[in-house]
Amino acid sequence: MKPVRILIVDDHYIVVEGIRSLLQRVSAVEILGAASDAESCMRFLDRRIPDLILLDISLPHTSGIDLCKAIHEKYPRIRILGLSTFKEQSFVRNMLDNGASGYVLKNAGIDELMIAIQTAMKGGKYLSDEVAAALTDQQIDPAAPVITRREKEVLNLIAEGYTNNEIAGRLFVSVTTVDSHRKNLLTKFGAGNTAALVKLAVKMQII
Amino acid sequence: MKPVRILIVDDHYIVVEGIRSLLQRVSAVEILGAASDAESCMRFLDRRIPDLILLDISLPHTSGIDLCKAIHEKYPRIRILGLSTFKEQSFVRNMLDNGASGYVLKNAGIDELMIAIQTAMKGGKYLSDEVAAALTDQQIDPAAPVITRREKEVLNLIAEGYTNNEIAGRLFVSVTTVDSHRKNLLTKFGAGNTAALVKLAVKMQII
DNA sequence: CCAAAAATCCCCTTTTTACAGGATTGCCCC
DNA sequence: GGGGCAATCCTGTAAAAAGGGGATTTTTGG
Repeated sequence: MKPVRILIVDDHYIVVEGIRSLLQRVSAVEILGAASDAESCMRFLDRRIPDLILLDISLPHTSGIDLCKAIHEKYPRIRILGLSTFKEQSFVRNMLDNGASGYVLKNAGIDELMIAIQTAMKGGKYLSDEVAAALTDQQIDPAAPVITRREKEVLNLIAEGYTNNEIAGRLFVSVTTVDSHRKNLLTKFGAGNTAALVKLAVKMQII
Repeated sequence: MKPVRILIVDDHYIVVEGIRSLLQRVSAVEILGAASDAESCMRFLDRRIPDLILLDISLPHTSGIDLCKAIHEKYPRIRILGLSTFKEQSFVRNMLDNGASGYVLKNAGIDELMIAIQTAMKGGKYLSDEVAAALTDQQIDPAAPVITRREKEVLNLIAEGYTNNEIAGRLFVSVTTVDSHRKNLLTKFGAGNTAALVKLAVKMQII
């Protein structure tokens, strides 16, 4: 069986070295090289096509998510494994939506990494346990309440400093409607007033 | 010359492997081991004392900053080098304030890492160029206004959801005083109302 | 198709903020 | 020793938001 040829894309030298040293011992894979940003990655691909790319989500300039999309469009046959320290749901979602074959956390060991690579090469999708848990768990912050689309819209406008009146104008609804949403938000967040509501919402990433 | 004995504290396996593989080739250092969180780090220190600890700032449970403080208090002779992907000023400041001898980004190469280690062992402080630049830049957000101690106090209480009345009670001042501070805050932040004020303040790290 | 959830609307009262003006004290630095 | 700033206090009006009730209509998911 031919080894899986891999390109590493990560701007953290130490991480690249870590992966390299881990995978070096495994005969089933061959490291073709490493790129530190989107541009050098694309330039690399002009010359050599790996079977799989280990792609960090947080890159300078272009984000890993955008790069993932670009690679997937131009080279649909290359498998892409997301790689990061974050288990944020939104990133995972974005990566998967943009053609990634999985998502591995940087605290993964060699075993997990190999399973992820093999799963991806077979056409499957691999997610680290914690990542999968975060995905099904829905909420990142367990304290974060479930709010509706409309409520989120209103919440954003409130945080922007608009009054109920102005929000009503923007959303083409009555002031009382906006007021209802606002009251629901206060209840859902357990906030006593707008200030506390906004603070919680910002802290919980929602805004 | 005796090699510098090093403990690595990082919850990302890949990063640990990366550092290990980088430093393995250098005879001037000896890796004693690695810990993945604050607890196992402290347990390690109960038995063996390294000369220097490479400490990730983002750890599970206890943050690297708190751990840094704890180590420095209990073992003041151990040098500590902060390690992270973030160049945020506040973290750097916190690390240095808590006894760290420097701060290295994870995209550092072997050369930089060795210089940092040697500088730290000689009693100096090493900062990555980017980190130093961020530090001298002073303001993270140039738009962040200068607010007084009292204003900050009031701002925090506002964000906690206290009304002017309640704040006045807590600070043992009149309601009108609190109202003045609030008005000044609104002006300084260029916010039209409390909601916008709180959002800006949270986003600008002030809260 | 039907029930639950979401979105919409309404009334009324009280409390809190926003806005527009000041004014006074104390303290630090040049 | 005087200017500047921070912190304190004031009066008054107008505008929002909070609190506590409902009620109706769309959506949407099973």
